[in-house]
Amino acid sequence: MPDDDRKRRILDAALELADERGLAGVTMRALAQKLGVTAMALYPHIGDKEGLFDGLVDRMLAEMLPAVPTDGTAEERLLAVGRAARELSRRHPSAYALLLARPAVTPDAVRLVDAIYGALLDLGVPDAEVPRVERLITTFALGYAASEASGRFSAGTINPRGRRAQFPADEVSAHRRLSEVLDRMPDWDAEYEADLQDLLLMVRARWS
Amino acid sequence: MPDDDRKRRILDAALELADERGLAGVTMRALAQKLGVTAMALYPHIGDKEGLFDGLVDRMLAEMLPAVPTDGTAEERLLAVGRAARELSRRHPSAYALLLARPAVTPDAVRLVDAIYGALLDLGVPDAEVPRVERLITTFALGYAASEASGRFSAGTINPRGRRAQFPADEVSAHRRLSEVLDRMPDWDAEYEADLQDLLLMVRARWS
DNA sequence: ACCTGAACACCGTTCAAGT
DNA sequence: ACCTGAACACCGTTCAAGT
Repeated sequence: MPDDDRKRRILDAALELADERGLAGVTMRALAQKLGVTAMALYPHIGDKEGLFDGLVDRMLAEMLPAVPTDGTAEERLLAVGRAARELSRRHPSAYALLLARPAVTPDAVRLVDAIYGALLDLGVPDAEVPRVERLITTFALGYAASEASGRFSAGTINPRGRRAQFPADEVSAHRRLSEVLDRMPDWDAEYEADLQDLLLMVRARWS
Repeated sequence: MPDDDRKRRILDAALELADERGLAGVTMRALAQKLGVTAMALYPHIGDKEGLFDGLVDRMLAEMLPAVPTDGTAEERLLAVGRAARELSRRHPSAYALLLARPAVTPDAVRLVDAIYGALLDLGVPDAEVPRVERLITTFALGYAASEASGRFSAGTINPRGRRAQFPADEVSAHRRLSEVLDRMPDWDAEYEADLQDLLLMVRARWS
């Protein structure tokens, strides 16, 4: 099918555009220009703009899939998926938000979920609980990477001391107690690894 | 300060507009019309459209804060915050996505985080780990509610059987093994409660 | 001090027309 | 079968002008 090829080239260009100029920079006109065509020529291939964004979700999941190993222990495979999710957000920080905003139904999406199901089954999670735990873990992984990419976590860089100072002494007492910790800049790589380990520990503590 | 009042009325109207017509329906012109004024009259109060969206994040967190208890056990307080996060997404499904997309630096945001810090400290989480665990839990809670609101979880309602059928017999084996479970429609309320319980178990298993 | 009208440079999308 | 040009109904935002 040659039209699938055309669609894939459009999605590649759209992802590149998102990487260069942000998601707001992905306009039909700018995308068309990048491909040397008019905006209206895109519609037969991708549908409307919602269709384009759905396509970007599929495109990103497809890019993630090769990083998912088929051998190794269940824990190693689960860690690999978690790391791949975050690495994807590093390559496509702007488009990444789409992953939390719309369902993915592509064959590659099913393969990705299947790899996680398989690892959870191997870890001893009962059949009835596997889909729930898969959603728990992927929600965390996507949410964490999206939060990093969007800047949700970096509000603290605007001077945590100043933030505490605007409160009377009897408020935000936990912030006061943690002041030394909060003045340190977190190591996000290490934090994400620790989170994945804690989630694995949760699975082990519950079912093995 | 009477200008803060004007700003709050604008944000209330913007949130209402998002609830009624989705986030894409929140245009400066539509918002102005709802307030009986021209679009240009909004700018002195809210800055540009990014400022409006930042304001919506603050507005939503402020709405959530009263649901956070100051007494009860640490576990009860943590569960209450988790439930409040999801209830907020039920009231404002469209605007909710903003919570994962931008930092919150408002006093109410700090108060909210402080309640979680306090509960985690009471649960025995060491000082150095509290901010990390807070980010882990809130990332999950916001991500879960956002996923529900956006439809990310409901791809399976489009007939899971058909989704499995498009693969050859040797692929997606975990999906095949779980076919009975996957054909059942999840109870999202129960699932979210179970997730919160598992995260609490993780904290307990690790530090008490 | 606060709001308005007109204007600018964009959007997504439609549709008839071209090849 | 695939693409284009022109057009429509919108956007966010600026800025001089009004009161």
